[in-house]
Amino acid sequence: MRLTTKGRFAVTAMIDLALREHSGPVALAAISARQQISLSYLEQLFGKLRRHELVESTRGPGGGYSLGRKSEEITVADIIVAVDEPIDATGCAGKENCMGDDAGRCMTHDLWASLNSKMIEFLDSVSLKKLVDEQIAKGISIEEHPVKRAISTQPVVKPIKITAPNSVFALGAAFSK
Amino acid sequence: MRLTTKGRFAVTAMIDLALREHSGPVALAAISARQQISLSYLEQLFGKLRRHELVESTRGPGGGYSLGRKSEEITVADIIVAVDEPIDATGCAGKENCMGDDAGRCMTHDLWASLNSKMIEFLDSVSLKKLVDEQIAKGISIEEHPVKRAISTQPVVKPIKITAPNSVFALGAAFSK
DNA sequence: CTATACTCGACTAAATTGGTCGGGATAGAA
DNA sequence: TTCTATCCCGACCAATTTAGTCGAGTATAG
Repeated sequence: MRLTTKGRFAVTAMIDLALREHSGPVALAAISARQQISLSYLEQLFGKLRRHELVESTRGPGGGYSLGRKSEEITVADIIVAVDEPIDATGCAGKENCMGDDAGRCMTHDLWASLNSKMIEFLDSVSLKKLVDEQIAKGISIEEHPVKRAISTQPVVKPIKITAPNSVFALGAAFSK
Repeated sequence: MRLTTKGRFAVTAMIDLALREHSGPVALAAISARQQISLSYLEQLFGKLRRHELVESTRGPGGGYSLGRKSEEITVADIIVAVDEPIDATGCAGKENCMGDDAGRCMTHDLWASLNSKMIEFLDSVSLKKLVDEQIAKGISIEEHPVKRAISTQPVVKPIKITAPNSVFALGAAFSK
């Protein structure tokens, strides 16, 4: 389980998709514009998401992507696993740490496996629906085209002042790049 | 918060250290041998761990590293953050997703920040002591020198450069669900 | 003095990240 | 039919990170 910006891009895109798929397929170009993620990169990510059946595609004009199953049945873990292609566990967590022969065998494996499974368990407990609901609760506007030249209509709900810069992010913010 | 093999190496090494520091400083060479992690790489990791005051060093013969504070006061999050040097959060979680100007501002930021803080919260709830106790419960032997049957003669098993598609995070066990 | 062990900086091969580019395949609409 | 929006696919690429190597230096126990 890797937790990188790649997975974050995917989760972000999936939320964007879930937020607007009620009115038909959502084109990658639209997600790209809204979330500022390169279209080509999105294509790669969605190729994987589709192969994992998390999304379905509709080709041609008016086409785009829609969720492969209900948002409450898609977890963050599903998304991250799909794009990160972890695949096999070549022996012992990828690295032949397990001596496999005598005493002290595989300490690393057992150890990390349990830690890892807890992580998965947690990520698996967060559904896409939950994240989407959180966004809606925060007053996210689901405009068709948030294109900047949306001139006339300007009172677009001043977006929730970020409440208290959670100190936790001192660390969290750390992610990045 | 990145969760990669780098962090795993660090956590593994810290557990190894915590398991045997009761009898004085533990040399990196010993950890290297037991955990099969390159000595030079360990040096880099411990340099960071030391700068973050998670460990203390003792030079000279008989020297090595010891924990900077009690194992119950060191969390997995501390370790991972220390070696991953996340550094600044260039604006919005590393990526200028926040348009910062008009509507729809920063959906990604809020969203990922909350997801992220949960991750940190979790990793922060697992102390090094807890992991160590788990290992002890599993009957890990804390031999001084787990030298494989030190039959001095044999010229050390060729490490077999497994070009290991590192990173891997098995996730095999992960699918418990 | 010497062997042990940490410290530090420079360098590197391979992999991953985050793209770009160009050509197809499909399908709705004019 | 043709135009065009869209997904689909593979090749390629620059920058960064990973996981290491190497060599020189410092501190210290014996």
